[in-house]
This record gives sequence, C-alpha cells and structure tokens, in this order.
Amino acid sequence: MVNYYADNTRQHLRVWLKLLKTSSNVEAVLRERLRRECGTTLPRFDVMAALDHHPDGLRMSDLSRYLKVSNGNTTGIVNRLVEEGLIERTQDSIDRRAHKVYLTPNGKKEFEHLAQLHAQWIDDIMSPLSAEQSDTLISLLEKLNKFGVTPS
Amino acid sequence: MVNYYADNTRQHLRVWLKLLKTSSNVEAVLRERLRRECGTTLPRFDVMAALDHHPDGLRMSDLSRYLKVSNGNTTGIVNRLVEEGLIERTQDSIDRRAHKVYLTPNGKKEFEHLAQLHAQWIDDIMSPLSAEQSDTLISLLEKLNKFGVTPS
DNA sequence: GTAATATATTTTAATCTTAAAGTAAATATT
DNA sequence: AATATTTACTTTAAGATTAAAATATATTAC
Repeated sequence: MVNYYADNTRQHLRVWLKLLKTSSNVEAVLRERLRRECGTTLPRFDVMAALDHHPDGLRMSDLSRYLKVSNGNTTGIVNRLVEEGLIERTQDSIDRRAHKVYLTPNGKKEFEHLAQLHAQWIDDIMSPLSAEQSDTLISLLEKLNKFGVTPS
Repeated sequence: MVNYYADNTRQHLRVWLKLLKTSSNVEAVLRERLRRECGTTLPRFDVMAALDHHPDGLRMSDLSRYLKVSNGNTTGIVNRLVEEGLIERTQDSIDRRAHKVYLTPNGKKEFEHLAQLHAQWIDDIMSPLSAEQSDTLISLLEKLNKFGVTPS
C-alpha cells in the first residue's frame, strides 16, 4: 500500500479506523448476545431503555429525538413492541396529534432483566481498562465531539 | 437517576456510551456528506474501497469477509454498483461457482475522488488530537480489541 | 463413478434505517 | 372565523442488514 497522504492525515485515518473497528466490535457483541441469549435486538433495547428512563412516558417525536433516529424508524420499532405487549401507546390528553408511549409492567420487568445482563457484558468488555485509562479514553473521545451533523 | 451499579461498572458504562456516541457521530457526518455532496452511501464506499485495495479482484465471499458483512448483503450492494457501471462481475475461470468483482476504470476514477474527500473530512474531524493524543487513543482502543463475536 | 458432503453464491423474509410524502390536528395570521 | 402554517405522527419507497433456505458447482468417500 502506497502512502498518498501526509503523515498527519495518515495517523488521523488510523485513529478513525481503530475507533470504528472497536465500536463496531463491541456493538456486534451486544447485538449478538441480545439476539442469541435474549431473542431481542439493539434498537428494541434502546427504545425500552429510553422509556425506562422516562417513567412518565415520552411522545413519539421526543423518543426519536432522544434516540437520534427518524420518526418513521421509531414508529416501526414501537409498533412491534406494542404488538408484544412490552410497551403501550396512549393518546395525549391535551394534544390529539400526539401519542405518549410507556413501558408496560411486563415491559419494565423484561427490560430490567435485559439491562442487568447488558451492564455485565459491558463491564466485562471494558475490564482491560484501569480507572485512569477509562478517564483518559473518555477525555480523548470528548475532544472529538465538537463535530456533528448540521441539522437540516 | 439512581446508581444501581458498582462505581467500576458505572465508569465502564460511561466509557462505552462515549465511545458509541463519538463513533456514531463521526459516522453520521461521513454518511451525510457522502449522501449530500457525492450522492452515494457508506456501504457503497466501503465496497469500492475494498476493491480499490485489491486490484486483482475479490471473490464475493472474500469481499464479505473483508467487510465483515453477510454474503447476502454484499450481493445487494454489488448488484447496485454493477448496474451503475462502477464495478464488474466476472466468472472465476477455475471455479464456476465463484465470481470475482473489480472496480471498472470509471469506478476507480469515481472512488479516487471520493477517497480524497473522505480523507479530508476525517483529517478535519480528528484535528483536535495532537500526534501524541492520537497514539494514546489508538493504544487505549487496542486494549478493547480482544473481544469479538465468536464465529458461529 | 456414484453418493455424500462441502463451498460459493443468491434468494427470501424479516427488521432496521432514512428521506420524502401524506394525514390530521393545533396554532398563527388576517 | 377562515385561511395558512406549523407540528406530531404515519406511510411509503428504497437501501442496508441478517439468518436461513435454496441453488449450483466442487470435492471427498466409498
């Protein structure tokens, strides 16, 4: 492989590739375990986690914004979770356009089980890092968070 | 928010959330720019990059393995790129089950343009990191790479 | 050489994802 | 109050993604 770029740029590309690889790897482990061991998926887990953090319920658009996914996407995932009785859609009493969604008692129970496993898996995966290394990693990653997608 | 976990675990969760957020952010910027400024997508870019790195062509299954995506997924993306004349499928002369895929001259020209922009974007995004910080970040991320999805 | 097995790829069915278009209700303008 | 605009949400069309089934060809065992 020939080096077409300045050393600077090459190193930046290496950082990005490593960051992507690490993050994808961890994500793949989580997806795989959720699927194999729990019969669910990461997007479903994310929706349930969001609702668990908001016991008073969330509007669809707030849920989408919170998860940073499109409204249509949220609609689909919520539909499937509703069908399975894990979450519940209710008309907003004030604004008839809006719907609030909640975890059902069953959904909450189910989520708490998933969340415990999820935390364990992550704790395991991150265990090669000392406390100090964890802090360093977080602060280095924070330097990269000024960039974002400019909202259209 | 109550803290249900050991400090240790909490910090590990924070590391993962930050890692995921940063990686997703960067990826979103790249996707958005590829779409808006170049009318293409990240998976297409990834396929073209893989083929650019293998000028002698790749079999479908090698391409899938290299990109770490399923065979069926690769089939779809390759189909679309073939339709647009950016890559070419050829029968393997020895094994009639296999197909090798290559960038067409047009595809190569197109990719080189994309790759240059892509490198610039990443160089920009990573510019808050000094050379030393880049090295530190890489070596911290490498500590997490022992984990992987156990191949079924 | 035939049968069984393995490999390379595609197809299918399901979920996830987005952008854009559509629908319905609330708010602002006049 | 009627009209226009904005807001909340769903639907649609297309691509991306996977696992599992299907197809076609190679290889191995006998």
